[in-house]
Amino acid sequence: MAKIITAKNVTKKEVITQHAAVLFRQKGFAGTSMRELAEKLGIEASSLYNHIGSKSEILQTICFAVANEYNSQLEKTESSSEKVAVVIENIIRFHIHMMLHRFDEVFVANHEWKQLQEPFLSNFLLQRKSYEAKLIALIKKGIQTKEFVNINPHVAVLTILSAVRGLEFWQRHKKNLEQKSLEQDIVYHLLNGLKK
Amino acid sequence: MAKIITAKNVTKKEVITQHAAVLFRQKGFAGTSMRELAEKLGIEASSLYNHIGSKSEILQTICFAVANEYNSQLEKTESSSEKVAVVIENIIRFHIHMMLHRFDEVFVANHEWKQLQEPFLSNFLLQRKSYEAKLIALIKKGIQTKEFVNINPHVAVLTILSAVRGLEFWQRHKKNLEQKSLEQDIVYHLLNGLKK
DNA sequence: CCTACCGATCGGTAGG
DNA sequence: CCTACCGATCGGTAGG
Repeated sequence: MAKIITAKNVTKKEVITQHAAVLFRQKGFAGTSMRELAEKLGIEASSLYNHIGSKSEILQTICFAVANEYNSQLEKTESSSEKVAVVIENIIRFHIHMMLHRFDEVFVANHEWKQLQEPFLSNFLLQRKSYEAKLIALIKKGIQTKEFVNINPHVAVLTILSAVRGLEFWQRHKKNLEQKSLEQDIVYHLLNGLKK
Repeated sequence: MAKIITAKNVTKKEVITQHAAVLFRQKGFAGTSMRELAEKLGIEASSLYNHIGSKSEILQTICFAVANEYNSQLEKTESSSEKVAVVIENIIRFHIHMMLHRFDEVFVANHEWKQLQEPFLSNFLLQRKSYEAKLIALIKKGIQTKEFVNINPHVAVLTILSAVRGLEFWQRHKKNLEQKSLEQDIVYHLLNGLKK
């Protein structure tokens, strides 16, 4: 028998997770109660447990959904034959895109992963480390091909990732800058600091 | 009568605040219990209240101590007659210094200020906004004096502040880089992206 | 600084 | 999906 397709193909569990992401961003994982989340959805707290296993499971869902998205995007660019500077630029643009369009989930994954329980905590950190190692390898390649100045690759990756994460501030300030020009300025500032 | 000077001139309240900063960084404000904090200090939870008024008060103390330090440093540089690029460089170096040497408090002020209660929340945000406005004005000045490229000053400040905050990652990774070379690489990457 | 304790709230379950 | 409820833990107070 075929699965029933709900409206817009969104399960109740996904709706819960989305609302949870907003609350976890605003008040933190520990600072958000299941009763608060239930109220947002117009149901009783106990009813949540028909769709999710635990509060902790919601956090896991959010964190690993985000991690998977970054990982699969990076895998795509790895098979590219473009110049390193172009690959790095694409990665920076992808990060900016995620920050702007998946703000709540990305924010939660960035800040609340610490509240994950084992073995999820270790798994998450492992994925993050491997992601950063791949970026560092890319920068190294760019230095070898003489595209980039001889900067410490670790520090370059740190600087780029952090600067892009700074869009969190931006969301908070709700400035009316055109997204495209914002993106261009950040990419310029970061790449210009790398290039010879 | 002269005030009694305790050993190292550190009050019990300051000791409590320091330990709280470490816990709040590791587990968040909401995720840390007063019983946990008391255990770290080897006393009962109720004994804490002889030195502090409330859990919330500890967070206020941490956040505003950090804010004051950044503000007074910025005021000092404002009276400087140096070139804008030098002033910006000094500010970047001060931020790096704070991140490395006052890590717990800075981290808590950066992440847990959201948990402040009114009117402290509004006051904190106001101070932050005014700090950023001063930095933006500085970048504008640098563009006028032709020291910097014609980048959007808001975006430049965002990129710089975020990149420096990224030292949070660095602390986590506990790399063995020399502090000075780390500092130099970040300053270079960020300033080179601004300069003509 | 401790013992003893408070009301409130937490995540979660039983049963329908 | 709800009502009713559980044990655990929370921030904090009284009194010494």
